[in-house]
Amino acid sequence: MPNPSSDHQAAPTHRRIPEATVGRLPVYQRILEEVLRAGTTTVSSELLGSLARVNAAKVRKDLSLLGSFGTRGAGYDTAFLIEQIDRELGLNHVWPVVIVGIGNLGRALAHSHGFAARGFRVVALLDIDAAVIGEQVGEVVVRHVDELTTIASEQPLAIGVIATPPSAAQRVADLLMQSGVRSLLNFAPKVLEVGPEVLLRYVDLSIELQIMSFYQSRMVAPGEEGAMPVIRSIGLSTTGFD
Amino acid sequence: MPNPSSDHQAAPTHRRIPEATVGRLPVYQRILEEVLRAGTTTVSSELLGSLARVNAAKVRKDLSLLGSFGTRGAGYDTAFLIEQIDRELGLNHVWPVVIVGIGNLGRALAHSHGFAARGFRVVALLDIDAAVIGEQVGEVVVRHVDELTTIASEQPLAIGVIATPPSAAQRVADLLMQSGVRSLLNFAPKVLEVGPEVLLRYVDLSIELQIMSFYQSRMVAPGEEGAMPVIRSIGLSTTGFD
DNA sequence: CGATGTGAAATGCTTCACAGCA
DNA sequence: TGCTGTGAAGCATTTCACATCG
Repeated sequence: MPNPSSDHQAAPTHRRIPEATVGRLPVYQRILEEVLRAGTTTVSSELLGSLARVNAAKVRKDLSLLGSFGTRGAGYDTAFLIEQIDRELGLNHVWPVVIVGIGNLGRALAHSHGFAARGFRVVALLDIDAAVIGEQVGEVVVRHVDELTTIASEQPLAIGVIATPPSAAQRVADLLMQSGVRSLLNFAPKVLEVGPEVLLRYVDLSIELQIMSFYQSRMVAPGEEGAMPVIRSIGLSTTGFD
Repeated sequence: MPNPSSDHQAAPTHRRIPEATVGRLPVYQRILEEVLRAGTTTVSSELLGSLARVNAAKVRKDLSLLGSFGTRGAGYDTAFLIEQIDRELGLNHVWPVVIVGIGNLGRALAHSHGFAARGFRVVALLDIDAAVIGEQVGEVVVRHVDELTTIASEQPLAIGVIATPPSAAQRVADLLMQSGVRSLLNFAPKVLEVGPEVLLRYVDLSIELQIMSFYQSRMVAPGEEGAMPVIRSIGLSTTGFD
């Protein structure tokens, strides 16, 4: 059983973590939380790897970038490792989030359980539809988009989530940027134009389906060189775009 | 102006397309659709690249993997290029989709407009809540999960979307796999265990936020070696997990 | 003995730079 | 002339293999 408090090297401040690794850290974290909840206090790179569908050596290399947190012969202390990943991902801060567009998707996001647990505080919900404004969703009351400037002046907003119809998405993005929001998560099926100083991440549900259909069409087609019988698993990552 | 019908080399069947490229193709496709709708019938790799936030050379290399579809001196014919990408992604087929879990997220997905346009046909909506069963969402009536076997025997189901609470997710995944579904898109915040023959893709909204907060914390922290002032943009990709 | 941590090799991806064509 | 298509170089990531240590 490893002992978190005695050995374990302190994490060097701000080593350069490869993007590919950053993309996997939240996945490890989620798995570790489940594993811990199940009562397993120590995990090996092998176990973690098989749950994440990742080569064990890759897991070890990823984790070694955060510091030497494992115990040879035993593995990693689950709870301790979660803490280290939290710290690395900046989840010891509180990140105020604003969601714009309170339709089905916006509601699903607002209700999302994991948010609060991970330090994301939904501080504002915005829409333009009078039928929704004033409604309480979770802890927060929906307000009109025009109030964004006021809200932003009262408190900093770290992340803006765009869950509007595509026709409104660019306008909302502009508005958020004007209000000082520097990270946008866009769920609208719309290509946004934002400055290079804005961190933009795009989650499009039909894109996910398209990628799956691509791999599936390769699976069923007994193609050329020995066929490609099996695609094992595709996960999330941050690479691919610079 | 390029002429789609005359020159343009036919696409070789089943070249090996890098995963990273596959991840970008749907993005190009969405951009091209918007560009075409705006009336631009020819695009350069430069334009496409700037909209996708991707190096122009990368765009050219990506597209050249599908075949020689550009016209030197002019660029790519927008409509023709869309067709080629569609074909490559297998979007000339119809992909029957089943959505399990008709809460806010399930509804948002069921209503998703782009689905039908891209050959994804939502053929079944399933839940276990009597209050929802029988309700018509879009074109389809919600049925009980127990009917899955019957539905699957009447028609093939290509892709299963899991939009249930996490506690039900593994059970639903097992059920879908038993019914012959070989591709799962999981929105539940739950680590699924599925066989290696199943294509599994995991979209977790708090993971997206975690990654953004990581980069944001690096942006504001004027760290070591010359600081990292700006993260340009992060997009979707398929790499990072094998 | 069993599992980590890590150089070094192998692989994959991106970018450059420019020949070649419309 | 302008923009594509592509070898080749450069860079990043993954995987291997094993020394190391609890």
